[in-house]
Amino acid sequence: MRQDKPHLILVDGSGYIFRAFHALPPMTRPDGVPVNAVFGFTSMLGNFLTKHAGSHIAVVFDRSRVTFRNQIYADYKAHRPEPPPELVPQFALIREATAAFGVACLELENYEADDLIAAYAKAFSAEGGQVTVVSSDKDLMQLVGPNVQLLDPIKQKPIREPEVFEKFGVTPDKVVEVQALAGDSTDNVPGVPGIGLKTAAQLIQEYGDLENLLACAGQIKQPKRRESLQNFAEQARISRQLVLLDADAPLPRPIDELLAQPPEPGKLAIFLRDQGFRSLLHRMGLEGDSGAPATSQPRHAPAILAQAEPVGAPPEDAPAFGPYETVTDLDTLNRWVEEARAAGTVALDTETDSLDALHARLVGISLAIAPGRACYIPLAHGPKPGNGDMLEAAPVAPVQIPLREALSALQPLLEDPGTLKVLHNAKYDLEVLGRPQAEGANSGIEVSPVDDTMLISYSMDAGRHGHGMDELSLRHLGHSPIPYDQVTGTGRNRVPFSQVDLEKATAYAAEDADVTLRLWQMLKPRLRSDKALALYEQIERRMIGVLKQMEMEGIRVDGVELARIGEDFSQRMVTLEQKIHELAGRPFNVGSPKQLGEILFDEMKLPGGKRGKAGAWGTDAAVLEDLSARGHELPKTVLHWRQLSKLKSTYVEGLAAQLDPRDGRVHTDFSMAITSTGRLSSTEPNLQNIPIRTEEGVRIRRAFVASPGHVLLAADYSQIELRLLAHLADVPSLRDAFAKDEDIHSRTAADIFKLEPDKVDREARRRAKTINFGIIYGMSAFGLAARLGIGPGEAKGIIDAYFAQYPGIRAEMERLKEEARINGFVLTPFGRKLWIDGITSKDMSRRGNAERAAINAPFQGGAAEIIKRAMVRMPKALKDAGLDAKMLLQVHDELLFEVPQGQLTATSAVVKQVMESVAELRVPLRAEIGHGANWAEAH
DNA sequence: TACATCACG
DNA sequence: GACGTACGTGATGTAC
Repeated sequence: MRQDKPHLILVDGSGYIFRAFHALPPMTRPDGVPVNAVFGFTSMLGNFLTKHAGSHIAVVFDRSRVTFRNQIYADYKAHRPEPPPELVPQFALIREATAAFGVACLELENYEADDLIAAYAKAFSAEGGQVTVVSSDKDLMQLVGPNVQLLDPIKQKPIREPEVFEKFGVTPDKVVEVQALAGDSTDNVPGVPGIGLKTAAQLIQEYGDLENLLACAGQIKQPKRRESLQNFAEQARISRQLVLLDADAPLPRPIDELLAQPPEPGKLAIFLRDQGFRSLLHRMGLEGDSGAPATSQPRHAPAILAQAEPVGAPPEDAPAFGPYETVTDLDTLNRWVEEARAAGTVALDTETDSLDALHARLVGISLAIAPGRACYIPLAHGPKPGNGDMLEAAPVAPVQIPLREALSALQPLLEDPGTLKVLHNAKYDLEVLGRPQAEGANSGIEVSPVDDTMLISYSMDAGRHGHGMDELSLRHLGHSPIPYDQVTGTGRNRVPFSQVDLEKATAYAAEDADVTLRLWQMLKPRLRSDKALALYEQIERRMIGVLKQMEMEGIRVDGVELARIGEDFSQRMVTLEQKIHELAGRPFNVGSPKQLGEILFDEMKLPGGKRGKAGAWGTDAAVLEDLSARGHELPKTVLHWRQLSKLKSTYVEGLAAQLDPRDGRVHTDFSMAITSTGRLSSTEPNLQNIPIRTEEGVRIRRAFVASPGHVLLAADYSQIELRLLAHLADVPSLRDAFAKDEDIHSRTAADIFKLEPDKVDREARRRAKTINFGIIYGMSAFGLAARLGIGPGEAKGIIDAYFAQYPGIRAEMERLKEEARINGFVLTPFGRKLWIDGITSKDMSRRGNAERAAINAPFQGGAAEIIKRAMVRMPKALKDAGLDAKMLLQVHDELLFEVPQGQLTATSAVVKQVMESVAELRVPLRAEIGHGANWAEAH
């Protein structure tokens, strides 16, 4: 959006009023007039005006409840309640407030605000202007276009075509067609029964619009859907009329009258004072201003409009995101390669046919050399599928450089030590490009050196927001890249990227490289000023290669054994299910917590039932164990059934489905930038939550086996988070216990229960262990009582004794909460910033959650850092020792290796040495090593 | 798709 | 005096 074009801002007044009224507690003026909505509205509008400016501006209001839509459909918005009586007298004041800001009010009898917005947007853009509608109302999304955007007033986020597509699954011009089908319960728009947003989008994508769909309704395969469309055709047409905004509504005021007025601080000050809004007077810097017309240059007046910048627009001089070049001949490719080399930095992105890097086939590569200067090199685009028409010519693949020639031309660049390759989530692309050519389309290229914008962002902003490219682009560049779904379609209509036509593919793929480059230019320099450069360079960036190797290695799983376990579990579940039905007195779905709750608490009238927020009975393990302990057979049997059910579906079946037939191994995908604490996470499959705590679970773990001639070696950090507690809070007794390698929970028990070391029994140790862990989770007396099954008074006594014994810990907990409150983040012992969301929230519950997260983050995050340090050092340490062990998995405080049998002793020593020496704390680090033929034995 | 549940550290 | 009550993940099944 350009500054030089006229720009109209239309504020949806109803949305502001509604939010203001409900967000604020009742407030009254001295004379008793309620003003909470006036206050909120004034505050929000003032705030908005300091941030945004247009050449024209207006606030649009609804005039009356009854509009022309009620003639079409009497029930339209019929179930909307009357506005609350306290709100009614505030409407007039809100219009006064708008006028006091020098902003025009628009409203018109018989029309909704949305129609006026549509009409002004149409008129204004027809004259070549840009329009921003301040509202997140989905009914306005139909207006979005090249010259019209919405702005979400809460998230301050522009809503453009990609966001509309995300919401409705179609482009803005088709939104009314989708709404006509899906209806809208909040506005009483009936739509077609049985058709929701998803189905509607699918149908419109296929048939184009409502009329065409209704004409073709007979061809719909699903019988229910077909009948529904046929029976409710008229209702759909009415719905369409209801949601279609009337862009031809009369304009109550000519556009010229919406010209943004220079502010009149005096007028605004008078209004604020009349309402008694002293805090707003103060905030807007109008205090002390007697209300006299502002002839002297008032220092605050320009603050309202002057410092404004266009909404969500990129900097004036930023090049556009496209058009980009499609590279289909070798000469052109070579020119790009040369240019990239000369630039010294090139952003790179691969397009494939799968999210799974180990199976994905390379489809194309995009490069970006400077902002706005990017290209797409299609490599394996196939023909678009024909429509089956025999008369049509056989579809042909588009012209592109033969894969091997293109890769040969690219390889020297990608491996050139003098050219930095910038990627977003580099691990994925490196795995795709690094796979050997023998496997088909891929290339055996070792891309280096590499920067990763996802990890740069994560190194500075973990916990603050996500780190996906689209989110970062919007946040840092003010630009929404084309959504992947818009390129390939969704659901049944999705096509592989290799079948996307080159024009679309280029617009999408080259844009991603362009965005990556711009993000790099923006974020990389921040690393130094944010003191995150060392973390990024020495830990996160080096983790890319380490995890890549681990993922590609995978771990062997005995599929036959898995099948045997599944068979056994199935049989036992059948027996248990019969018993459960007998005990219940009738058959029901044991897997349904809802049905189980009704059996236990409604029918059998067992005590201790609690309803959750949805009103359903809680039946989780804690509840069932409690009932079981009271001697009830049914909950006990259900617990057993649930355990088998979980193990069977998640681990036996889930894991078997992930077994790679090519090598008999499972390959996880470690996510490097998901957690708020610096930990990794693991998906598809998650190998960080393989069972171990029960005998049944151990059987699953036994199916993780070493290759022939190898053993599995597991190395666990011992009590790493409690060691960090002893270190951070500098607790003499705990430090002493760790220094002497004593049992830490027994030491705690002796300290807080004042026992001689040899008098600590199992119960005392158990309690001490619970509280030790509870402390690093920020637990309360209530929580401890629940965990220990004791009264809150007793629990409080234990906590008091704990803090009396370890005063440094209480101080550390308070310090962490304060650190989070002041900075918005806490630091791990190694300096990683972990942002804590909600720490200043007024909502007590939310703030409580944030405070506990702040307490826990340095411990969890510190531990994550320590094991990452060990992981980046490990490959070289093993290699230097001449060892062939492969690191396979990381499970937060454990590393799992596959070791040639003859190298077990030497490998154990190296692993232990590396793990214990990566950090110098006030307590020693300790790693415990085990080995065996399978993962269970290795522990 | 939201929720409940439960697997792990 | 009420509020809510242990941190961080991911996968699955049910029910809307």
